[in-house]
Amino acid sequence: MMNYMYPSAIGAGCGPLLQSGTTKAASLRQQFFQHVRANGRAARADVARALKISAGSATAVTSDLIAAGLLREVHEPTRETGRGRPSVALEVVPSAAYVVGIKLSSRRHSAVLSDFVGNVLAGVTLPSSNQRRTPTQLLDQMTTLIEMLAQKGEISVGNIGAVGVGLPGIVDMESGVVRWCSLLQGDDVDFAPAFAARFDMPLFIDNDTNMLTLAELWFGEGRDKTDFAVVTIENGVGMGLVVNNTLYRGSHGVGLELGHTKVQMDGALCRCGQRGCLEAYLGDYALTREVGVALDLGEMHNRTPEDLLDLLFDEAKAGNTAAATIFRRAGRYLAVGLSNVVQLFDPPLIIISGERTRYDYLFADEVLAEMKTMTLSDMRKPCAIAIRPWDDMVWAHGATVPAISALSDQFVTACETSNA
Amino acid sequence: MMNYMYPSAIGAGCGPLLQSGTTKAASLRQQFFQHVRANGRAARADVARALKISAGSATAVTSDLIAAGLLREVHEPTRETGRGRPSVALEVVPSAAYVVGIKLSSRRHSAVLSDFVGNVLAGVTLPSSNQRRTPTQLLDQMTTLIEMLAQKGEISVGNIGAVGVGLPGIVDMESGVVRWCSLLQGDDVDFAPAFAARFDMPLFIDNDTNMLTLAELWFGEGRDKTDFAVVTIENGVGMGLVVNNTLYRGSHGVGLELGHTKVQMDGALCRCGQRGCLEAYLGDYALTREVGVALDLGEMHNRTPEDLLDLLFDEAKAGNTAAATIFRRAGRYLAVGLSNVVQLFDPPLIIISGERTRYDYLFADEVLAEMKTMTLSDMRKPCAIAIRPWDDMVWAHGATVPAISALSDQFVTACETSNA
DNA sequence: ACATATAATTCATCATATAAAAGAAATATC
DNA sequence: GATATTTCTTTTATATGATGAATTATATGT
Repeated sequence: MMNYMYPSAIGAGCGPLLQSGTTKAASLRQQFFQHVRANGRAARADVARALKISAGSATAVTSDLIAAGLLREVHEPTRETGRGRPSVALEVVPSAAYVVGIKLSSRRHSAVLSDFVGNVLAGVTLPSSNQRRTPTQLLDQMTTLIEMLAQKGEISVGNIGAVGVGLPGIVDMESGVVRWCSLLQGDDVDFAPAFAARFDMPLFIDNDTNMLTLAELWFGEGRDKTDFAVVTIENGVGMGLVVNNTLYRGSHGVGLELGHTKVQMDGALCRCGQRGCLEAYLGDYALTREVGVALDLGEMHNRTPEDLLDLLFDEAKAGNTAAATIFRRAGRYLAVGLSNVVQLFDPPLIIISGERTRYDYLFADEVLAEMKTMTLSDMRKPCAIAIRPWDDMVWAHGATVPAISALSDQFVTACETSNA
Repeated sequence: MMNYMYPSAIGAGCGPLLQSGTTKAASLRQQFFQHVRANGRAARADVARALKISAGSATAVTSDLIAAGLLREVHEPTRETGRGRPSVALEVVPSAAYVVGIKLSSRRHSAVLSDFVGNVLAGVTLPSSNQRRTPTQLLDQMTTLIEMLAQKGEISVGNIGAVGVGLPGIVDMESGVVRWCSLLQGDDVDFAPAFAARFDMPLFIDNDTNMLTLAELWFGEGRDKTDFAVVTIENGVGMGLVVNNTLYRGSHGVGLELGHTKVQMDGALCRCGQRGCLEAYLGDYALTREVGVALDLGEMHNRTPEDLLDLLFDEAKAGNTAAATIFRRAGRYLAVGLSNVVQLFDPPLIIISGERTRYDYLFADEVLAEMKTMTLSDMRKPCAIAIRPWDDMVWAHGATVPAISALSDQFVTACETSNA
C-alpha cells in the first residue's frame, strides 16, 4: 500500500493523471451557434456580449454560419424601443437538418420528427407488445416509425440527418451496443451494421431514462440548471443525473438504478432477488400483490397488471380506503428513496416523470412533506420537486438530442474547416 | 406548465441555457505544467506527444516555465536504452512555492507543509477538544500550526504561499464562509479578514471530507480515475464524489450526507431526529447504546464514547460474541448504505476511510460480500472497494490541494502574460 | 437637420500554435 | 573509427483566430 505522507518516490508526481481537459474547448463558432439555438433568436451584438467576444469576431463567425446555411437573419420588424441602429436577430435555419427521436417500449413505440431548431414537426406511435423480438423485427419497427414520420412531416427519408433511440435496457452509449433490453431476444445487439444497410445516417442509442433526462436538459426545466436529477417511475424506477450540464452515465452504462436502492433492510422481496428494494414497494407487482385485500377477488383473474393498477386507482379515488392505503404506503417508500437521492446528491431539483405519475397518491402533499422532513437539516435548503406529467413524446423528443447535437457539431466543424 | 411537444414558442430555443463551457480551456502552459507535475518527471518530447502539441511549442512553453522558475531540467544520467539524442527530463521546482494544509477536528488538529511538487516536508499535530471555540481562538490554533510547520520545515512563514483548511462542517467554498462548524461558536464565520490581517496569503476552507476526497484524487487511488466516491466514517458518515475529474460539491455545499440516508423505514432513532438513518446504526452513540448488553455495566460509567468503542472492539477481538455482533450488525447496515451508493452512482471505485476504519469488523469479508450481492444485477460489474487506513495527515495533505492548485494557476498565468 | 446611440463591418495587428528544417547528442553498423 | 541512424530540441517562417480601433450603417430624440 502506498505511503500517503510521502507520495513522491522520486518522480511519482501528483494530481489527476487523466486530463479533465477532455472537454475540448468549444470553438467560437460552436459556442456562437449553441448560444443562438439556446436563445431561439439573438443578434450578433447580443451574442458577442454574452460570449465576451469582439464585435468583429461576431461578424466573421456569423458570416461563416450563414454561408454554411446553419443560421439566417430574421427580418421581421422586432419593435425596438431604444435608439441606435437596430440589431438584426439571427436564428437557426430549421431546414438545415431533420432528425428523428424514438422511444421504444413494451406498450407502444413513439417517435418524433424534429427540425434543426428543435421544433417537433410530427409525432407518431405504433403499438408494441411485451414479447421479445429479434433485432431485425425491432429494426423493422424503427423503420416503420421513420417512414411514417417522413410522410407525416412531408420530407423524404433521405433528408433525415440522424436518429436517436431510447429503449428500456442497458446500452453502451459509446459503441452503440445494446447489452440487454427487455424488448429484445439476445444480448449485445449491435444495430449499427443493419441500420447502416438501410439508412445513410448515424444512429444513437441510449437508455430511455437518459433520453428523458436529456429532454429535460434541452427542452424542460433543467435548461437553466447545471445539476439536477430525473426520476422515472414506469415498470422500474430509474434515474438520470445531470452534473455540470452533462449527463452522467455511471461507469458501467447500467443506468442509475434508484429502483434497486434498499429502503428497508431485509424488506420485501424484489424481482431482482434482493430484499428491500424501492421497486419491491413501488413496482407493478408490488402494488398488485396487495390488490386482493382491497378489491373483490373475483374481478382480478384475467387482467393485466396495468389494468389492475388502474382499477385499484379508480377504487381509491372512489373512496376505497384499502386501495388508497396501498398507494399511500408506496408513496412513503418513494419518499424514502427520494430523500436518499437528496442526501447523496444534494441537487437543486428533482424532476419526476414516467407513466406512473398518473397515480397522484404517490405524490400527495404528505408524501412530499415527509420527504422534505427526511432531508431537513440545519442548513440544507429543501430540494425542489417537479412532477412532470407523463408523455411518451417527451421521451422521444429527448432521443433527438444526441442526434441534433451530433449533427450541429459536425456541421459547424465542417463550416470552420471549409472557410479556412 | 410548458408544452413539451412544441417547446418553440417562436424564439424559445432549445439546449442548455448555462454554458457548460465554463470549463475554460486550460492554456497550453497550464496543461504542460500540470502534465509534468502529474508525471513527476517528463521530457519535452514526452509531454508534446501526450498533449499532442508540436515539438516547437514544447520548447517555447518549457522555456517560459523555466524562466518563471516553475520548472527545471533534471541532469541526472537517466540510463537510456534507446538510440537518438537523449531527452532531458523536466520537473517542478520544489521551492517555487510552499503551501500548508490543515485538518481541524475535535480530537486533534493536523497540518502538513508541502513544497510545490506536492512533497510533504513536515507534519505537526496539536491537541484539540470537543468544546466550541471562538473564531479567533480557532484562528490562533491555525496560526500555531502554521508557525510550527515553518519552524520544522526550516522556512519562513513568509515563504508560504497559500493555506488550505478542512474542517467538519458546512462551508461555502466559493466565499470561504463557514456556515456551521461543530468546533465553532456561532454561524456564518468568515475567517478571511482576520486571516488576511495576520498572513499575506490566500486561505482556502472546505469541508473535511471534500479535502480527503481531493487527497485521493491528487495523491491516492483516485488519480487514475475520472469518477469515484470516498466514504468517511468518523463521528458522522460522509461522502465525497468526484465526477469527471472534478470534486462534486452538491448545490448547497452541505456535503453529501451518506450518514443520513435512510436504510430502514421507521428505523432506529438518529441524532438528527429522523429514523432509520445509516448513522443511527453506525455512529458512536448507535454502537455504544448497545454496549451495556455486551459488557459489564460497572465499567461503563466514566468513559468517553470513543473509549467505550475501543473497549468494545477489544472485547470482540478477544472473543466476546455479543460485542462482535454489535459491530457485525453495523457492518450490515453499512453494506446497505454502500450498495445504495453503487446503485445510484455506479462508480468504478469507492474508497472508505476515516477513523473508524480501525474497526475491521465493519469491513469483514461477509460485509463486502453482502454489499456485492445487493448490487449484483445481470450486467453490473462489481464496484471496487478500497479500505484506506485512517491517517489524519492524509486529510491535511488533501487540504493542500486547493492551495497548491490555485498557486500553480496563478503562477503559470503570470508567466504567460509576462512573456507576452 | 443634427446630435446621439447602437449595430455591423472592415482591416491592420497581435498572440498562439504549427510545420518543416536545422542542429544536437546519443547509439548502431560497417 | 567513420558514418549512418535515431531521437530530441531549437529555430524560423507561416497559418490561424481573435482582437481593437476606425468606419459605415441605421435608428431615435430634440
